[in-house]
Amino acid sequence: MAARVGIREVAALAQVAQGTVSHFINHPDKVSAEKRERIQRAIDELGFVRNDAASQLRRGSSATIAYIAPDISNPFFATIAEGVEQRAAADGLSVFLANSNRSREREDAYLEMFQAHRVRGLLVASHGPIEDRLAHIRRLGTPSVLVGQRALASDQPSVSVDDEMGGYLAAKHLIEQSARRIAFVGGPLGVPQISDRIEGASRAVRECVDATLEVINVGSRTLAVGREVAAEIAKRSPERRPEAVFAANDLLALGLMHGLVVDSGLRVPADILLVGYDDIEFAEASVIPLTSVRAPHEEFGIAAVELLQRAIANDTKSAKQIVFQPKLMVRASTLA
Amino acid sequence: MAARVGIREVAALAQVAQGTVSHFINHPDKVSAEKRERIQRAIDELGFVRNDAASQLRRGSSATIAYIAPDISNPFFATIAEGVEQRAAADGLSVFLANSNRSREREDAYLEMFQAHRVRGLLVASHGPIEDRLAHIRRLGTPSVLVGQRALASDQPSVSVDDEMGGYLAAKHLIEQSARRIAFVGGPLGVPQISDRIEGASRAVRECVDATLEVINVGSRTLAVGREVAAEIAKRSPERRPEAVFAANDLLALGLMHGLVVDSGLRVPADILLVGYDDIEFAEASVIPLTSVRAPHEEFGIAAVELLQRAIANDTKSAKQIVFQPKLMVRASTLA
DNA sequence: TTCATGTAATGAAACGTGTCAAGCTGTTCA
DNA sequence: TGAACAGCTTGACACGTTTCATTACATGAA
Repeated sequence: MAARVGIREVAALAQVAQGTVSHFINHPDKVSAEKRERIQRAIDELGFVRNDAASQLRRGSSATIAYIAPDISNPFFATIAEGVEQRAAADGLSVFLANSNRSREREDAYLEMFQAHRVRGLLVASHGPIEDRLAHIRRLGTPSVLVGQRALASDQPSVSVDDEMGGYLAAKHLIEQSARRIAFVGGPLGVPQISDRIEGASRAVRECVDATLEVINVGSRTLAVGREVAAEIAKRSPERRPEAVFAANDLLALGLMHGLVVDSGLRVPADILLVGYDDIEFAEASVIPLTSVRAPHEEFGIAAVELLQRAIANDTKSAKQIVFQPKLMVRASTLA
Repeated sequence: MAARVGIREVAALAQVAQGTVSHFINHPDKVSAEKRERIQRAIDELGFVRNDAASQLRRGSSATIAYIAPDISNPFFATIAEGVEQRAAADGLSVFLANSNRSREREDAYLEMFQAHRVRGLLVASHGPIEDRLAHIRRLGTPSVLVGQRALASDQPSVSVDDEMGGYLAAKHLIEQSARRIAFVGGPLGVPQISDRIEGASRAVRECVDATLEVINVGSRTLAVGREVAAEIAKRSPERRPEAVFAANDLLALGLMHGLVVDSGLRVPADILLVGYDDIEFAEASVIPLTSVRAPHEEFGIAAVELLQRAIANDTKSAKQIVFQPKLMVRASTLA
């Protein structure tokens, strides 16, 4: 391992002052061609890599933002991350991805860590209430954008989808396909994204006299859980079995589909209609293409970064809450 | 926004020396209970958050590692990431996730950035040749573990799957299911992971006199590409159409399945057998469960972190290359 | 020639923390 | 009683970079 080499060593070898080397790194055009060459050669020879810690310490800020996702193995968050990265790169910002794995502890640890890193701003996708912590962090100087749920506080920027409308569209569609006994599968109920979807679905159900909505509460929204719920549903007698299932996200929905069709021999859509949420790529790619409520993906990430930029520039005022309108992608899983 | 507050301000408010505050943060047991309380109160009151840049600058290293993935929206890499995070957290390390998006430029940028960050070590999953760059970086003091492809250099640690064996198992199985015209869909051919799989498949095919292997080369391994290739295959006359397709990963395979079954009305497995690779969760969860070559997921990430720890500790010597043996998960897509 | 102007290069100061040798206080042992 | 010692505490310094006021030098105008 080479002895640690800094700007000083480079300067010595190139026979210039350290200030000049710094200039070379940050404003190459301010340095004469001759010294540029000498310095470059010295850097190559010594294998110099600038020390970010020192650099940041001096400048005070860090040209990076962070994106904290609750579950990186859900493709929905992964595609948002791609939008974020792409948009941030255009502004010369680097992105730290973090996966809180639905653990509040991990989430807190990351928030703290990124604050300590003096990150320019935070993008936080979270279940559960987090606005208070974000407000606190903002007061200490780090702005943030809440991703995926609409902020309640007027000075907290957020990018979200109109989940009430999403829920309404899904249930409305099921009713139009003549389903009456409808089940919503999702949870925990405390998560705003979930309760909004239920709210919207309820509204659609109320508009139809003989439609009913059963809520099947689950602890997490994964393929495996969907499969378990499917087994439970399949066990019921046909007259107690829902005619249609609206799942809180596509992972649940695809798990349900697998459970119903493969494990229990029911037919989708012939026996049960099925709607998902998020419209991840796997929804359309399923052998029985899944009807799903489409939230924008990349644009979501892009909008979040742009909002964060505004928050960084404006410091405090004029927070904006963007709410995307969802769109129902109708596919085979609900076309009886 | 609060004026910037450092250890000094905290010390002043708590009426102690800055050195004591530093001790409080790093070795709380070395500080008397009374001052601990005073300092804690001052920290809360001022909203002090330690400046990581200064801290790192002083200590010289950074309690973080980085994991660079080629494509975070492929669930395979996402689940590896989870294993990595989990294992690293157990050692008190934080993980920076980065998504190179299959772009060599982005990959280079991240490598440079993490070096500048004085990260403890790098986990790099990459297509294409990268060992030279890693060797260079290692010489400058940052160890790394190559993830997903076996290192050629004996001093480069790596964690990989025996892809030749994986390819062999897949093709062998197809032949045992009486397929003879077999197609491999994947690419680019320059990627070692891909060529190894082809190599293994070829070996299996050579063991059977009348079996043939056609290689359908594609630029990237996504759902969309799989669907396109399916359309092309479906257009062929039945006697020119492969009886079985071995896809280089599950994304391709699921795209193929969708294209064959949904777009073109062929039946899997009745008309065409289909095998994937990686065994992501969606493979089993498919309505037609996908036979797939299973590489370990979380354990993969865990092993990578452990190897990296050794590399960090031992500095240079005794690099180890771990090669996992793949396992064929036989499911409906190949059971005619 | 002198003066004004502009461009390159310089070197010292400062960023906020961790470390370390030294200091202080009170206790124990000979 | 004095010395040795332990446990906290202190304050100065170093980490490697950026910044900025200055200097050095060249060019063109008066």
